[in-house]
Amino acid sequence: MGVPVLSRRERLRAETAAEIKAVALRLMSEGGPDAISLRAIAREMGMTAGAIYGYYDTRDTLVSALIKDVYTSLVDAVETARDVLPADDPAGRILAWGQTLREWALVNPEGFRLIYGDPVPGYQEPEGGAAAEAAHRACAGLTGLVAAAWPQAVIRQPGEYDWTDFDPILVGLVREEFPELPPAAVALALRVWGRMHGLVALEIYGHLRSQVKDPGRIYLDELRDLTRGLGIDEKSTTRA
Amino acid sequence: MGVPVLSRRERLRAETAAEIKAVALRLMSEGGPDAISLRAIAREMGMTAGAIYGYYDTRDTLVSALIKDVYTSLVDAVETARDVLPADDPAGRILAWGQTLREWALVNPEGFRLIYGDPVPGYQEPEGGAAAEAAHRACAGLTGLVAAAWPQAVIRQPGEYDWTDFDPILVGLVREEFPELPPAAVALALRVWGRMHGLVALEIYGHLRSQVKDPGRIYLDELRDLTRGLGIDEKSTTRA
DNA sequence: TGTACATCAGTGAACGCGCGTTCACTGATGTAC
DNA sequence: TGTACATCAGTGAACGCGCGTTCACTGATGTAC
Repeated sequence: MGVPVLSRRERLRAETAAEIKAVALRLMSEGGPDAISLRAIAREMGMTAGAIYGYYDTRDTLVSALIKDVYTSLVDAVETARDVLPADDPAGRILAWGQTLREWALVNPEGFRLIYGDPVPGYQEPEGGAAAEAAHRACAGLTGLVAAAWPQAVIRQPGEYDWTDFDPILVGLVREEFPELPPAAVALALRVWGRMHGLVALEIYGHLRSQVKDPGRIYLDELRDLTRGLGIDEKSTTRA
Repeated sequence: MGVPVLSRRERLRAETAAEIKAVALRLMSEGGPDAISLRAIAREMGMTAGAIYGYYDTRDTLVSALIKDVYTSLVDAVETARDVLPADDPAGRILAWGQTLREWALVNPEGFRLIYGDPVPGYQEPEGGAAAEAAHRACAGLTGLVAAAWPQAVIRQPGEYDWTDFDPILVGLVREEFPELPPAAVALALRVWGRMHGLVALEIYGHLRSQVKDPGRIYLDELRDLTRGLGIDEKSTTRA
């Protein structure tokens, strides 16, 4: 079927474009986001800085591509972990999602910083945000987790919400998959996002470890309390 | 009493040192953390870059001083807001703390990034962390808020905790003020910190506003649910 | 009140650095006849 | 199978930039007699 037939030249081009991103990610994971410089990448690849302009119009284009890649890999990871558990184990699925988020962040701290932290020095976010698509996927995924618990959720939403309160694209994703769900469930999903993000961000940026020896236990407590608040119990498939 | 008598020279010195920090903060709030450069500060003050070395040994020394100042101003703000409400209104105090954290961050987004985000490019954290003292104060403050609710808290801690699980300095601060409190309360305080930090960080870094129109409502819902989980009710003194 | 000296804040020029980006070019790879 | 031409990936040198940091110095402010 539509498998694109690439000429030798096109194949090499695509490979080089991919290698540039790969090298950029490696440099970033070694030296922090500052290390993403066209000159450093070129040096690492044994080419000239100017040559990169054959693949990316500008440094910001490259950074946007990196953000997209990294964010996608994060969302892939948490969704995969969620899907290991059956749909009738909503607590297990939330735990898996949350734990995988933290584990991914610990393995890819610079990636986490790239997505959620200060943009690379001098980086200007393009329109719509390089991360918008992946972020919508993540929110929709969390909404799905909340949906499974919605009928019995204790923590519900004090506030009133309307579909127009949310981004249309996100609303589209959610309503397509969960037609019955009220808008307040999306608000709750964002709160769940906040709970996971908060402790992980504090840990990655070094603010938790100076207060507590094992931030992972605090985080696990938080996830457990979350499933409690959602009124769902864990099945036997627990993760320590 | 111990009012230090400064000579004219010493007074001018202290004023200049303070002005350097003030200018640095203003530049940062206008142009992001990258804008903190000795040359830019000197330019702004009508002096030479080299002159700053008469006041700070190195750029990192200056940045550390800034982090300390900014973090202290944040903790001052939330503590002041908390103390407006009486001790017998623990829910109001938590709401005040949380709301003030968010409001401070919205007014000082670059300050928030400086404290919690990526360090300024090239910045190396000194031993103990420039922010350690303020962070301990913040944690101790949150523990105080949790302490007021501890007896009736629903969300307690699933896990077992020991005093040795936490930083000794933090433990000292807490046990001095709340001798009765078990170590698990500190773990809960850290979770509370995470809940507040999560949504505020997502909002400041622009991840929430692309999903929801009014992140403040989500945040307020989260704070309200927090007081519910702590088993404390709001008195009449609510803040919208 | 006046002079001689010490202190010290700030100057200005220089150092070496790495950066993003541009551009005329070379030389290998691919295509058409 | 061989030749003539087009494509195009990558070169290397240059541009102008702002940065942190050093250092010999100037000139005003303060101090001691």
